[in-house]
Amino acid sequence: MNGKTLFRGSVGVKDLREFIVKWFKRATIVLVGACEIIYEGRASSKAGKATRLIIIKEDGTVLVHESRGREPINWQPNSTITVELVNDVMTLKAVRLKPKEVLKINMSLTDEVEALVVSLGSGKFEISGTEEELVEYLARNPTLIGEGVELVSREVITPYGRIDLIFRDRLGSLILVEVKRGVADVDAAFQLKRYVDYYKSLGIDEVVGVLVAPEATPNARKILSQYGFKLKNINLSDVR
Amino acid sequence: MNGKTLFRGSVGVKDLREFIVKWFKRATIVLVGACEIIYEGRASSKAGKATRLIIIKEDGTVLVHESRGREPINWQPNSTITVELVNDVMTLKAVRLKPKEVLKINMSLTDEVEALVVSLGSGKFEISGTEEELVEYLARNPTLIGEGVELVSREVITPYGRIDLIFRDRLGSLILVEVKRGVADVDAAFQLKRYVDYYKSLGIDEVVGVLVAPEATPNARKILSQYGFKLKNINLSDVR
DNA sequence: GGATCAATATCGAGA
DNA sequence: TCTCGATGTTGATCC
Repeated sequence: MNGKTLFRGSVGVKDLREFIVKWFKRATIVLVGACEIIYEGRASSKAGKATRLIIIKEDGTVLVHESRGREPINWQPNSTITVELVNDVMTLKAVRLKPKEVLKINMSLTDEVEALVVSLGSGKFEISGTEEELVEYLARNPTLIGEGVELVSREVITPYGRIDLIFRDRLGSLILVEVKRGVADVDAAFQLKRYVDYYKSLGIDEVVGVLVAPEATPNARKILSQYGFKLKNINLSDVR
Repeated sequence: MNGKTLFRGSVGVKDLREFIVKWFKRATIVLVGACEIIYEGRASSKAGKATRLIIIKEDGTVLVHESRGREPINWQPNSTITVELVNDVMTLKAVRLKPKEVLKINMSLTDEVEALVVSLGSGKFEISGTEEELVEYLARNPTLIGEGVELVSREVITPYGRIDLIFRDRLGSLILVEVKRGVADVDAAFQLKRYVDYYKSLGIDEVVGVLVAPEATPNARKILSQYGFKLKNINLSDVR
């Protein structure tokens, strides 16, 4: 934890090139000003002139926010940044090579921007309630899947995808388990089907499919019962 | 397009409650200061004390950023915000009801924060190069799928998922098309399989599966050939 | 309001 | 590097 304000104030766009060069990679630059934005890459977009919030992080991440929503209207993660002047317009160019993408932010030389340069810290961050946790819990408590059930393996990679958990029941049948931390949808049900199909294609017929999730959508339940798979309603709050 | 700076400066945390109440929903509030963050909802997280960038948008969106990465470490879209004082700690509480989630940002009363209050504008925004565009293009140019092919329908909803496009070839067979604007993976290949299976389950056997994408992963290609599906390499740049 | 799916998704883990 | 799947995914659309 540290953090310090390195600059706070208004900057003329004509001085912005030098300003950005000075602070880029040394701190997080926050700008507020009128700009026009052009993006070309996997897709392309054009944002007409308006006042927006621009964040340039130390790792080259650029975010452009408007007044609403969690998502930036434009962005560029982990980019190389250059600033150039062409015909009375300052252009901040953020380039990424993989995928090849270019984000251009244009500002008029006659305008001003509000600028804030700060050194941001980084604290300890702990998260709980992920799918991984639920998988871990099931691995340690196989009886949640069924009586006399034993863990065989975890995160098994196949050409059909990665199987979260594999157990074996008392009769020797394999139990393939797909885990979802939220509502399971048709996609989750078919993911399970894929894995069961794969094992059957290997000539292993004694295979059972189980979907573990707090709940499932109607279509997902339909598909599960259609293929003879079981839904185990297990919630993350049961774990915690 | 408008935009104006309404406040710029340092604010003592003891005055921050009044400050936030004053500006919230009237403008976008940008804060930089030491904070500890607690989140409880679908999952839960705790971020230790560090200097972070906090954005409070007019619609109640709260974003907390550190010095790296496109993603905020914590957030709350579209929330109700309250500010309270407990034991020399100011807590900004952002609550969302669906799903039920609470984000708490704690700050010490003895600290100061850098604050910037701005009115952000909103400009015209146009984007091109989406999957929808590619679907549209194929619908208008069925010969890209094959000679003598005719469009039957678009975005067909089934219990197995939504089929992007359905064509009919000269022999009367249905052609089910799944479209991906980027690299198609195993999931895309199996999505197609689902749709074909569904039509066969309806007793319609003359069904062909086609995946349209600029490229596909090796496993995806393997699955496609295994089920006798075709990959049509079509790129969005061909469209534009 | 629920279900389904795209996204410039981003991000991280594993081979 | 590529592939694959999770995400507190968010956001939009369609029923």
